[in-house]
Amino acid sequence: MYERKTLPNLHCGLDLIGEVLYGKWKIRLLWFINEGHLRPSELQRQIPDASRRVLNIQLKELEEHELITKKIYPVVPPKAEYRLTEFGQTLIPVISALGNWGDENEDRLRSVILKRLKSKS
Amino acid sequence: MYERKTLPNLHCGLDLIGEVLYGKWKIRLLWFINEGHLRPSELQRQIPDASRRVLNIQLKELEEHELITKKIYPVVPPKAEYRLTEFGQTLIPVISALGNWGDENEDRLRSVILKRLKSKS
DNA sequence: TCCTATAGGGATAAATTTCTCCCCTATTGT
DNA sequence: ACAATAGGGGAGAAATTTATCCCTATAGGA
Repeated sequence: MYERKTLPNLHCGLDLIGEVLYGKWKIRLLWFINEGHLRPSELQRQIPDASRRVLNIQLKELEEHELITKKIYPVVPPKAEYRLTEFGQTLIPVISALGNWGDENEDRLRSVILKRLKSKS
Repeated sequence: MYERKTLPNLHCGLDLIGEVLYGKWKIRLLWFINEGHLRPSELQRQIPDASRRVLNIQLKELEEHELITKKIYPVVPPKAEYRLTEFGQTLIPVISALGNWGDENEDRLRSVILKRLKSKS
């Protein structure tokens, strides 16, 4: 596994939340788990652009940060379920705030993002 | 300059806001500009852990995404000021929500983050 | 005269994150 | 026998982001 060479900043609230939410798919994982998509395969279907591997890794990190719990059922074929912890649930309103702002400004955002991309290519 | 090889996802609001806020220092830049630290040198002092270079690059991206504007004064020594656009101002409540959650859970966050770091080293 | 502050950019290295490919387990269905 | 499904993990490549180093220019102060 990759080992960090520099320590993260943990000064203020923004540093701290950044440390647990920074990861390409983490916010979406929390969101979909909250929506009731609990099993890894469901989450992968909800987020088809992510590789299976990275979702596992990011789920593990969310678990280590105590935002979700994982329950493994000893059955065959295997079954696992993730759920938000109480702590993780307190993040949902914050994630909603992010998503709502994005939704409310959808057209404008898409426009500026694409404009920038084109100017670089 | 680096040229993207894969396109970003722009499906939902979370994708879109992620695209404009994803960057190690962007949220803090918006925050400090909103607090009145308008000049590049002030921003660098507020965020001493960031390299000068990266702040410039991320400021440029924020500008291209129309969240901030830049005004250059043709004086010597040089002077420049950034300000939030109206669009950028609408992000402040969202950033506050992030920061507040981080502040409210400061102890717990620091604890789980450090615990995880130690277990990896 | 030399150092500092101010703003910025190019080239390149280093760090970090994400992806791809392959492998393992055991059961059910074809 | 073989594929599909479900969950997971290692190795290494590729992509992306961030950091470092060096250079431009001018004014003012020690």
